[in-house]
Amino acid sequence: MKKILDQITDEVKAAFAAAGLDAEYGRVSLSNRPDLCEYQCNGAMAAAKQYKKAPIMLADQVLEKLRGNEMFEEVEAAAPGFLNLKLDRGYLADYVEQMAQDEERLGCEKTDAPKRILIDYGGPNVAKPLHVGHLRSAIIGESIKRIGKFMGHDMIGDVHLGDWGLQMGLILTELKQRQPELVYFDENYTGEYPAEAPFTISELEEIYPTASGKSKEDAAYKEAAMQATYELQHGRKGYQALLKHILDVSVSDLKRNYENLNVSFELWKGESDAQPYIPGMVEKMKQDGYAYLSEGALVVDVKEETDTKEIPPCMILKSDGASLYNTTDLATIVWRMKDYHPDKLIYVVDKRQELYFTQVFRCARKTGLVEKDTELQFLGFGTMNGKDGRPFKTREGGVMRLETLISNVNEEMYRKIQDNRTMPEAEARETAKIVALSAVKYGDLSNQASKDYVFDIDRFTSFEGNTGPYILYTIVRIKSILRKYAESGKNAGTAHILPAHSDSEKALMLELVRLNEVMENACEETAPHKLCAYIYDLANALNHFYHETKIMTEEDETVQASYIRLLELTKHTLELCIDVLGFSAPDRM
RNA sequence: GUGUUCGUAGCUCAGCUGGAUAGAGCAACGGCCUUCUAAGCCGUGGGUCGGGGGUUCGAAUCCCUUCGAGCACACCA
Repeated sequence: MKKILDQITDEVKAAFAAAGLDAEYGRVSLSNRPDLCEYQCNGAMAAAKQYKKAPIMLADQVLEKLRGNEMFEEVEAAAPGFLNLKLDRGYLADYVEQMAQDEERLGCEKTDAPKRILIDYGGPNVAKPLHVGHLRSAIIGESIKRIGKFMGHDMIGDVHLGDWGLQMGLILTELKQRQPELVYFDENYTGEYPAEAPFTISELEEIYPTASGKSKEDAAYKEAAMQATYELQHGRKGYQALLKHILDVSVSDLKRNYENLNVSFELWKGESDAQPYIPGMVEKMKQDGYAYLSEGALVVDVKEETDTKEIPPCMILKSDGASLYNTTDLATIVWRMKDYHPDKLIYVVDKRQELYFTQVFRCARKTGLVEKDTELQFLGFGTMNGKDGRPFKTREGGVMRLETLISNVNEEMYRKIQDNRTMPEAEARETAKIVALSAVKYGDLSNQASKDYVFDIDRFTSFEGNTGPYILYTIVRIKSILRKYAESGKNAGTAHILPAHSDSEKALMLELVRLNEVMENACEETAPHKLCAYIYDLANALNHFYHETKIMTEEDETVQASYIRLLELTKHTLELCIDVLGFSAPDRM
């Protein structure tokens, strides 16, 4: 469906043209003075200079052309030159009705320029449990992927595992010390390696920190780890077999954890998948004359004239010839382009990496790793802070595991549910989980991604105010009344949504019709927080309407059926939005 | 030092492609349940939008400057 703002704008533009003015001045926006009007046009003021007339006179001229227009209930010109518009209730109800009939998409058109977008988020390390630092990337990335998908883009999420480098060598070294008899360490072994991993996930999670600690104190140990890393990277069979075990064990655990967050990935590629592409890539960069030696390291210049600051060159190989983060990320771009030819790559990573990604992007572009029109977007997110405004830590000052954080929120939510209602134990637990996830995700997504934010468990789990639980509560309220209506043996079926009977009903409709506009905008600007702001407004409008309108006791069944359909649409709209935000609502709470 | 992001109510945040009286929530205070979930709704108080200058008919929004905070600045990822 054409966005309602566009429909109104078209009408006002036509009026500007009919009044002999440039139609471009007819742009309409949502009113910032809801007490005066619903939509406004400020074009007359902007046009005043060009036509050398007082803005109010121009506004009056346009007003004449809009008079009697069926789209509007009321049109007026206000000093110094605003055009204030109120929408006709019949027109509005028709629009809402059309939305309701489009059960799949609620009036949201898919993009007319679908793209293939590969989105890089998650970024967990294998052999290390997810911690709170991984939360934002997962939540934001998942939501952006879902929004894009809904808008008709071909979205591919890649978890981009940290499965390369010294950390793997450390694990190998520690494992060798503990179980030297394993065939993986026998260089002369030529048979098949066992299918079963010689460790469990919890052993793995303990091995890594132990090894890391030892390497800091014991130089020989560290040397061994570096040697193991080198041998792994240069094809030692037993080590590669172990790497596969580490990956398998770790990935299945990661999948379980991400599932609990309602986060999933199309691709489970890692840094190791990029390694085969490094030699060729480096060679080509040299041949093409982009890469040169500087202070012993192989680098590519990426500075540009417009820079306000010297951008250091992008390092491709360290002076000892080893690859590094940049190398891997660039080589990752190579296979992503080769295997998936995305139109766009989005990186959802900590904003502190911005300069680094600027280098990588420029290098990729300059050396022809991506095509000219391939978009590269850095979507940096801010730090999750504790109530003290400092980066979120456990009480002891350590990094909190993601599982711990989630279960804390689950507990808190369970407690609150028990405080207020009584429901069977199992249902209360399940409901607590659903609501807790909404608390965490909404708490995160309702902030602008790029900003730091304070993770406040008490605030996020509150049912009051701008929180996930409040949104869910609103949905549950609607579900409850729809249930009652169905139990009374009635069925609204395809009854028409009638023009609003009250201001609160009209206000609700006016919120509903914004959906396609907001969704499209959130997609274009990769800004889930705009969807959060929208559903908060919508939930408020619903609760206001709900409070004023007695639906079950409405005697006129046509009117009642109209209300019911409006409620259904509101429910669908809220559910659609929370779905693309990455959470869901229970039936009761 | 250079660059960059930010500074809006006591707290947490919107608003920033310039528009009318700067908005929410929490916290404080006051109303509304024999009636669809009161986990709700309605209302009151609370702000020189860090300071200063400029552009403009019009600035929280754009530009400059200044103060303050965070972050980043090639062989970590």
